[in-house]
Amino acid sequence: MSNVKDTCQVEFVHSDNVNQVNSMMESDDNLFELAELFKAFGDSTRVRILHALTFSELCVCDLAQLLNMSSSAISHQLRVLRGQKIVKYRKDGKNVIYTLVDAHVLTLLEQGLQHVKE
Amino acid sequence: MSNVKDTCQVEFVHSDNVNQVNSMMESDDNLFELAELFKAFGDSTRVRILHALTFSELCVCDLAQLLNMSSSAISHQLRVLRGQKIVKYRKDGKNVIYTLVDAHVLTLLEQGLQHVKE
DNA sequence: CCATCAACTGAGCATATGTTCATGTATACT
DNA sequence: AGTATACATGAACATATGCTCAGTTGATGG
Repeated sequence: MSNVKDTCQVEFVHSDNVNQVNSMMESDDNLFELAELFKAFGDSTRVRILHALTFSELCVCDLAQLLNMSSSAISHQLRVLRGQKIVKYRKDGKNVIYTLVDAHVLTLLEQGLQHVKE
Repeated sequence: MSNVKDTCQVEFVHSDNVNQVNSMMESDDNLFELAELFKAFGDSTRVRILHALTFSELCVCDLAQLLNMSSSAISHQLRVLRGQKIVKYRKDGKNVIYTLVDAHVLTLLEQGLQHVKE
């Protein structure tokens, strides 16, 4: 038989903690946006793009060469990164040159890499 | 007609940059793991779990109450977070109590939140 | 003006992901 | 032992995601 509620029966297990934590939590909107931000970092192609931009500004074409992928695929991913304000771009003739938005992004990448290499 | 190669025709657009960056890039393995790490942060439910654990250790039951979700759903997500060594746990009777692994995780969450609130 | 190239975009498709449901496991209590 | 509770897990299903393909836009140069 299935449970009516798949949560704890005995009121709260640690109700004091739960209530206190609940009062300190960020808004759901902020946390949703935070998840969207990390989601943008959470793809092989996109981290490789971002990691490359750590060293130098690059155009779509450069990135396609560097990652050995179609420029269409790169462009699609850059769109995601632009959407989350992780990269910015400037036009240079036919080329569009991308850079990381700010130091936050760099810090996130570095902290993440440090964690991976522990 | 479709292009034979959907990359730039004129050798490299900025071949010096591309070559130099290529030599500085982390291994694909590391970057793949980095993407997996961020992917684990990249879900509403999981960031809410992590954000909650920022304030206090909590058992599965607490988290289910706090996020108003089934303990099964929480458990599945905690599995992902354990897999990436983002949370650790200890048993306390029938309960399993979760905490963030280390300060790296906290830093990542804080940097991310700061970016979201710019 | 026309051709070429870098970049962007929408549709389509195969794969990945998150939740529910049902069941399994471990611990505590009588 | 038997029951109840907390947690974990596998299957199934609906949705999300990343790439390719085809076509479009905008800039450059003959």
